[in-house]
Amino acid sequence: MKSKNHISYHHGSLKDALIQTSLEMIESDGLKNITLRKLTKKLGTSRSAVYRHYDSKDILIKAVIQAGFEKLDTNIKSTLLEGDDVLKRLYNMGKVYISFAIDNPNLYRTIFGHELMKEREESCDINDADGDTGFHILVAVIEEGHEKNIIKKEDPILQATVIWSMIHGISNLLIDGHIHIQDNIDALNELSFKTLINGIKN
Amino acid sequence: MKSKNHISYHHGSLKDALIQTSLEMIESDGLKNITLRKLTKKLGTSRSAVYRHYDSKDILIKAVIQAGFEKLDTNIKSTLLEGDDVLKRLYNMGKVYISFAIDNPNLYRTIFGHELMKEREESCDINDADGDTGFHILVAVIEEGHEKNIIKKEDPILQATVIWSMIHGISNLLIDGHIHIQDNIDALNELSFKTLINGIKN
DNA sequence: TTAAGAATGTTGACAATGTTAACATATTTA
DNA sequence: TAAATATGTTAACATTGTCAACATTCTTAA
Repeated sequence: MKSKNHISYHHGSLKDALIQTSLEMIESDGLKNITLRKLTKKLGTSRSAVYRHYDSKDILIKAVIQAGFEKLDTNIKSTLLEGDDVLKRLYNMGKVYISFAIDNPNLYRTIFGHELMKEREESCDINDADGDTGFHILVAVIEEGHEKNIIKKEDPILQATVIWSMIHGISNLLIDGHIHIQDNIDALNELSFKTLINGIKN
Repeated sequence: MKSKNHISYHHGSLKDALIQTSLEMIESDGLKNITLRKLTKKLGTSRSAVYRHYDSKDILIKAVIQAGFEKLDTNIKSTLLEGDDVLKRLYNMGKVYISFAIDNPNLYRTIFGHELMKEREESCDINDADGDTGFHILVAVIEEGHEKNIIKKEDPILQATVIWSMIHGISNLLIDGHIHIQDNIDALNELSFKTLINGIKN
């Protein structure tokens, strides 16, 4: 027998739509408030349809987190590649990174804080020699600073890790409310950058 | 009628035991795997007994997180107060802090990453002028460095925030597996400290 | 001391949730 | 076009947090 509405029996792009809608729901309500029923209701399908594309809710969430990482990574990369001045590019990257966290606190908290991501082996991994993640480009920018004699010649991966740690730490503390003097974000940006630069520049 | 076992009808210190056992369960299995039934089974009480002490599971978890913070804070404080050399104390604090995160990754992730803690107003808060949290003592140590002309005279709270951010960032990246060259932890400690110190010392 | 009341613990029930099995419909392929 | 595959639906289930009604122990005031 024909369905009452066979046109929409198949969603068409449910796999992607689940990711996108999950991203939106995480940002507006937090990960804890995502249920398969709420999620699929927004997409006009039934709860179980999810299982045609992801083996479990956890695996869906992993994919959502991966998409969140790529969103952040895209921002970082374009900033790191924009302009000539090495130090300026590092400074801008830090600002963009922290802004991303401030603008998407729930998403940021989820992609970095989720228990499922404990043994994440993918991008941003120091062990991978090649690749074009934001972290790899950060390392490349530092190496450019080495060649131009702007940055102290030490292990660029360690230097990148130090920079990333500072920026990541600030982002976390800000969105978790441990620092909540919004007025002083600029001052914090300046001092942290100055500290990093004093530490690494020639 | 008498209970079959009236000696243990009342647990005696269930309120505290719930916190302690939750801390252990978080560290061994992660927050996601704590259920009231599993938790209370370990303590020999029924699920609902929890509600005599905490209004909801969320509120219990908040108390557990608070206890986790205090555990970390205790470590930090004692390290910051040990010895004379200001820079050495800062260095040791960083090492102890990062070690805590490495030794208690699930706990660390939970206390800092939980959605419930978004608008945390308690300790470690920059806005509180007085108090004796680890953060306050960190500020005091920096001020000591100012007086002794060891550390650049800038806003000590901002300086403390920069230091904390770096250490917190390293801790997070380490336990989340974004940095997993265990061999290089020492090198990372050294470089991050050198960077911080070059940035702030006179 | 003892009776009342407070504190603490138990049991049974409920709605919400993730998951699966059995079935239905659409799309692709041979 | 028929078979195979992909995608979606419905019904049912176990688990979970929560609450109401009841039981036991502890505390306190007379």
